[in-house]
Amino acid sequence: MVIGTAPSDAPLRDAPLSEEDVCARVRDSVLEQRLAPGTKLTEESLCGVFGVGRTTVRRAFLLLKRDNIIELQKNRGAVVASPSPEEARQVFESRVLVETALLEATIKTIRPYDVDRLRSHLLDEKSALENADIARWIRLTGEFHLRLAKLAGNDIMYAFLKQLVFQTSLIVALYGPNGAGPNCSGEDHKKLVDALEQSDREMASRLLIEHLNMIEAQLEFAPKKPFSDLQTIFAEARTA
Amino acid sequence: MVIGTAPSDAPLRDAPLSEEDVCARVRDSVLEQRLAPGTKLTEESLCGVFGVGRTTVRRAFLLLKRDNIIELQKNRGAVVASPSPEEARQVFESRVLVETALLEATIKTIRPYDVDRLRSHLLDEKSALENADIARWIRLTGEFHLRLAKLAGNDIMYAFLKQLVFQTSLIVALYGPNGAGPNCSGEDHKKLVDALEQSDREMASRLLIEHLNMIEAQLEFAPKKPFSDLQTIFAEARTA
DNA sequence: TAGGCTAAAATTGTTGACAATCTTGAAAAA
DNA sequence: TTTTTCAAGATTGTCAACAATTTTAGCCTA
Repeated sequence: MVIGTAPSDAPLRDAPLSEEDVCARVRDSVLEQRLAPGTKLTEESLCGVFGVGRTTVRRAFLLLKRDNIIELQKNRGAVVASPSPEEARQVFESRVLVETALLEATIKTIRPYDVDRLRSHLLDEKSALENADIARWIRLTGEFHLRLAKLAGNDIMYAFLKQLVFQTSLIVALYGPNGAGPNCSGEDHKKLVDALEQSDREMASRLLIEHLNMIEAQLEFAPKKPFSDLQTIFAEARTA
Repeated sequence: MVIGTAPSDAPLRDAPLSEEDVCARVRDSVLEQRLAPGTKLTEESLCGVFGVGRTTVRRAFLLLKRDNIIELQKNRGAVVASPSPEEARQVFESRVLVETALLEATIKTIRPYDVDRLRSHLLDEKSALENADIARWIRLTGEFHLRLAKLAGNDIMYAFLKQLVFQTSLIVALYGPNGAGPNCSGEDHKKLVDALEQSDREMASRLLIEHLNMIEAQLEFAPKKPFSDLQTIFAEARTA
């Protein structure tokens, strides 16, 4: 199990890491899909990884549960959440509502500088994809939506969307197409920025909705394909 | 300080009350404006009131902080949050976005049964107001918006709006008009239900937005009136 | 009397030990 | 061989004691 970054970047003078820090690390791992839904998180292992006490991990668990990133069962610890199809539906519905609303606010106030920053982000996405750095690409893809949302200048809505983006990451990990995503949102973000630059509200809205609908449409809620299933079974048989 | 209900309704067989329970009690007190912004919440006092250990209270604090209901300062404990004017602006902006979006979803699927339930709620509001039970009336007023939102069938958005409603309660307590609220939303809710019943999307949307804007417009961010200020100062001088 | 200093009290933060529960693994029975 | 049972180990939940910090109260001085 790989959570957080290499221990080599920890040595900045005794920074005991707060529960928020632990939360952030776990969330980032989820966002980059290094932590798969269903993964068991024991208190002790996180204590070791982050160099914090059980108290801190415990508090972090409470916050992560509140954000629907993990599930806590009494006496049985924490596992990374596995959103149900219905939850997935609600997450995407929420994202459409929230992001279109924020987009309308943004399009009225957006400055050329903001557009530049978005374009610069698109370049990052592109390079990550070309370098086959999928984890990074997945993260950047999610962060694009967050950057866009931030421009609306409403911290509360921004924080809420952040939650939704993390949940989306779990959903895609669970139900997303196997071959990762190159087919998914290659040009969509770019077109959206174009529409934004031209203050084309209609177009931007439509693109955003289609983009989200596209991702949702590619989900497969059916029981996993037999191939993947067999592998899973064999893997478990080997270790059990 | 009055939090939660009388101790006489606790005796239901050893139910140790979870952190969620404690959270809910505190939130309800905020919703009914029995807990004013700025009120200090000591761990010990809450332990006593709810009959739980310090651990539970501490966890509840963490969750309440996450919901912006209290503020936690290191080594200085918890106080009921005092949203800034900017936060207030964002809360109302968020509510307009969220509630209008949910309203559009609701108006497509609402059934006569749902309308009846809303009307029944309106009667409760009315009776509370007539009986001058302001605390109850304030709570019911907030719950109306939640009931309406629940009809949209999106639990995630519902939970989010819930947060916003609690924050609104703090904002009104801080910046609201002195004479409480009879002038505020007497007929607004009723008209909104009428529009809903007639599936008049335009009208319902407009009423909702006007309703929220009205509440926001009545806020007074200016430094408190000298009268109230003097009282506060004297009160503090007496206890200090 | 006002201001500042110090010690006592109160409150919060942290840790570790212990209790409760679940999981694992092996032995015994079918 | 398969299933059941039970005990040992591992993990989580709770609590109380202790440490760190803040707040309060009294005292002294100017």
